[in-house]
This record gives sequence, C-alpha cells and structure tokens, in this order.
Amino acid sequence: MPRKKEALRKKAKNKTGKIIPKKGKQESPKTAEKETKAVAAKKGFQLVRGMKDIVPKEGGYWRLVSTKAAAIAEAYEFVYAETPIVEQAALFVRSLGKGTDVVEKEMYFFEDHDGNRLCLRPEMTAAFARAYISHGMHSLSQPVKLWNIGPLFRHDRPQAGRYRQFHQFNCESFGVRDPAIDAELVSVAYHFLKDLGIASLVHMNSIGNTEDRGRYVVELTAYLRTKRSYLSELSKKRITKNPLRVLDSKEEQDQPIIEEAPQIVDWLSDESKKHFMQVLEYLDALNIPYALRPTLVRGLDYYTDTVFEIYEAEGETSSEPAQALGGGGRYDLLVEQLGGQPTPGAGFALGLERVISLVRKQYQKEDGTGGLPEQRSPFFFAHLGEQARQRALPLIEDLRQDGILVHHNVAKPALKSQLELANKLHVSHAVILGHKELQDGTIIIRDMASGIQEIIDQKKLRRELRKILEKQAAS
RNA sequence: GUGGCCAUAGUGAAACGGUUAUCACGCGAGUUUGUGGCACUCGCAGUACGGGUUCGAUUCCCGUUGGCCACCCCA
Repeated sequence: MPRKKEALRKKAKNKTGKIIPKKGKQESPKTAEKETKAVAAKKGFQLVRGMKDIVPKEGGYWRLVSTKAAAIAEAYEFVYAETPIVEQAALFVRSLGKGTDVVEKEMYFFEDHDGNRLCLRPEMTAAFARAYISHGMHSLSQPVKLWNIGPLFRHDRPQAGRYRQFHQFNCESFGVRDPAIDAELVSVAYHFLKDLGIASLVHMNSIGNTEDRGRYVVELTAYLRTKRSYLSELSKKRITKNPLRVLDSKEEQDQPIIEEAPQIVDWLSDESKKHFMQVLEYLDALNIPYALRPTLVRGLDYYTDTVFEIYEAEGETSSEPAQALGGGGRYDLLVEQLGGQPTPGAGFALGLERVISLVRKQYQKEDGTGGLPEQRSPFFFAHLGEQARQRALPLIEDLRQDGILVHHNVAKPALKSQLELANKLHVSHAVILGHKELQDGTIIIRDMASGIQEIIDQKKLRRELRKILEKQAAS
C-alpha cells in the first residue's frame, strides 16, 4: 500500500531529523533545515541552484573544446597559468568596481576561520593581474601572455547558458600597449570558435581613456536628461546609475533617442582614436569579420580603450537572441590600480558552456544522432572464462604499450554479452580468446561486418591488428 | 534582484479526483553453458520535497526546492 510506504518514509525522516541537530550544533538553523530536507528526500541530494554536472554524454565535448583551446592558445604563444579559485574579496571589489552588478550582488563572499574576507573568483582578469604583480612578472620579457581554463562563480539568476559556476577560456596579455596586441586577442577568440566550426562576429568599440570617458559621460548624461520624458522607466533609472547602459537598452521607445545620442568615438582623444583605428586595420588585415558597435560598453570598471564582444554569426537558422559567447578588452590601468607598476594589458574570456552548447548543435546537425565522433578503437577484446581473462589482461597491456588500444570489459563473463557490447561500440573486429585458443596458443580475429573469423597465432596478434589499422587508415 | 511558465523511472512521454501509475528508449538477465545485430521472455527504476482540501490526490490549492523563459546583468 502506498499509505504504508508514505508512513515509513515519514518515520525515516523523523529519525534523520533527530540525528542532524545533535551533530550540527554550529550549523545555522537554515542550513540544518535545508540539509534535513535533502536527506529526507528519497532521491537524495539535489544539485545546488545554478550548478551543473558534466555528464558522460557531454564529456567528449568538454575534452574537445579544452583541447582546441589549449592548441590555439599555445599556437599564439600564450603560456598556461592558473590562479586559486579563492582570492581576497577586495581584489575584485577594487578592480571590477564597487557599484558593478558583479560585485554588488553576484559575488560569493565568505569569511574563513581567521576572519579573512574572501570570495570565489567571479572572473579571471583581476586574478591574473594579481598574479602578475605577486610574481614580479614585469621582469619577464613583455608581453607576458597567459591563458587558462577554469571555473568562475557568480550568484546570478540561472537561465540557459548562465550558471553560477561556469567555465571560461581566458587569454591575457600584459605589459604592452599596442593595437596589434588587441587584434591578436580578437584573433585568438575568433579562430578558436572557427576551429570548432562556429562562425562568429566580433562587436568592436573603444571607450577611450578615463578622462575621455568622463567627459563623454557628462555630455551623454546632459543629453539624456533633456530627453528624459521620452525614455523608458528602466532607462530613466539608468541615467543616474550608469548612463552608458542606456545605449544598450532593448526598449523600443528608447531607440530613436539612442540613435541621436552623442557617440563616444567622437569624444576619444587623438591617441585613443588612433589606437582604435589601428586595431581595426589589423582586423581587416587578418580578415576577421567585425561590426562597429558604438553602444558597446562593458560591465566592469577596469576597461580602457578597446572593448569587444563576440557573438555567433547570424545565419539563417539562428533564431535565439544572441548571447555573447565572450568578451574582453584593454585594461591599461588595472595593474597599477592593484598596486603594481603601471602596466598595460588586454585580454578576453569565452564562456565554455555557451560555446559547447553551440558545438553540440553543430554535431547534431551533421549526423542527426547528436553524438561526438569519438576516436574509438576498432577492436574489442573478448575473453571466455576465468583463465582466458587472466591471459587477456597482459595481452591487452602489451598491445597498449605498442600503441594499439582495444575495448575490453572485465565485468561481463558471457561471451555473448561481450560481443553484444562490441556491436554497440561499432568495432570492426573482435579478438576472441577462449579455452581452446588458450591451450594451443592461438587467438580468433572476427570481422564483425562479415562474421568471418580467422584463427592466428597469439604472437602474430599485434602484427595482424596493425595490418587492419593500416588498411582502415588507407581507405 | 523582478516577472512569467514548469516539475511523473536515467531519458522522452501517457494516466475525467477513484483498483496494482502505463508505454517507448535505456540498463541487467535469459531463450542459445564458444559468438553480436533481429525477435521474444523476465527483471531494474518513478509521481521533487512539505503541508492543505477530499471518503480518496499524479491530478486541485499553498509553501519550499529545482529547471526554463524574459528583464537586469553577463560568459
């Protein structure tokens, strides 16, 4: 009876409910309550909001994408580096800006047992800047080009392509202010996506230096005030909070006002203007498709001059409103602001969850099954009986040492189920070792497509498999 | 942070408020104690959690948790 089940469940819950408070004296009532609920749930623990497992189905895509990232970063001579996930909270408060959303409402703050005010890193650039200073990288040959892939944390409201723990591919270039550096970064991001089969478009803008921007903001604010009554409610609020954001407004009624608004490009110093023009020239030379977007401003305070975001190029099939795959820009004041010597820098980050979701779509388009064409061995090694299994392991090990990989499953004793698995794995040949073969030192190679079997000497196994591999490579 | 939609085995779905919650895929075992695909048989596994209404809740209501969408923001 379900009633009985229900009653049992309740009993079980009461038990755990008694145990937990005893153990967890220090826990806040809130966490204790949450934990009790989770334990009580028959299904076990729920995933924490905004967190995501990488399941076997996705594993191959993560491997593919991180391999590509490493390959391209290293091709551009970026050096792999990593920083801790935990940093002093002040690092990000100071670099990103106190009023920014990331700091104001999205950071994971906590205090450790020594009373240090810490946080989980919400982005990489400031962390790399800190590492640059910490390790005196200014004494290395400049630019210092660093890359990594790692998890970041923002307590944002989750939705598709947005998680509280997410991963970025980051490249940062410290020490040189040169438009070629900016262009190189854009190029890395662009080609990374291109190598993965994703056509992209880079949105470019320059927000100049601090003074330029300051003067522009004054001008823009004044302009927006005169048009205030025509603006959407949201934009009205933004006039005082962050007037640059008004330019990004999606509200229809704001559009005519935005079009007429003063553009930041006109307020850039000659130096900034020249820098930006040169960046664009390099992009032209590199044949990287970009669009100027005078309204592009980024959400973090440390940017100067070049800023960019990268989007999936709009094909006929793309329907969803574009979500930026990544973004970046120049931050010439950041290192100094964090206590280092004045050091220019620029970088970008790409959101891997977003990239991977596009990569998966690519593969689904191509073969309909949605599977990543994995490099699988074309061989399955089947054994029959305990003795054969004992002999199989060293044989397989020898093959592996020789660079020939085979599938094998030690946990399926029945030959039938092993071949079933071989079939599922779409191998071309099965190697079969049974009692008879064990005794006379032979082994069977079975062609899975035709069912034709060949009995060979065990010593010739390696040579035979290699021959098959060569034949397959040739066709 | 604001608003909306949603929650049934691992996945995708079905069940006017009424017997034992159904089906497909999946996974495991077998029909064949030395041979895969096809077929058949058997098995595994579920109403997110808590409360309420009701004689009776997967179904209706409330709360919690989680997911999705838009906004905000961003990767």
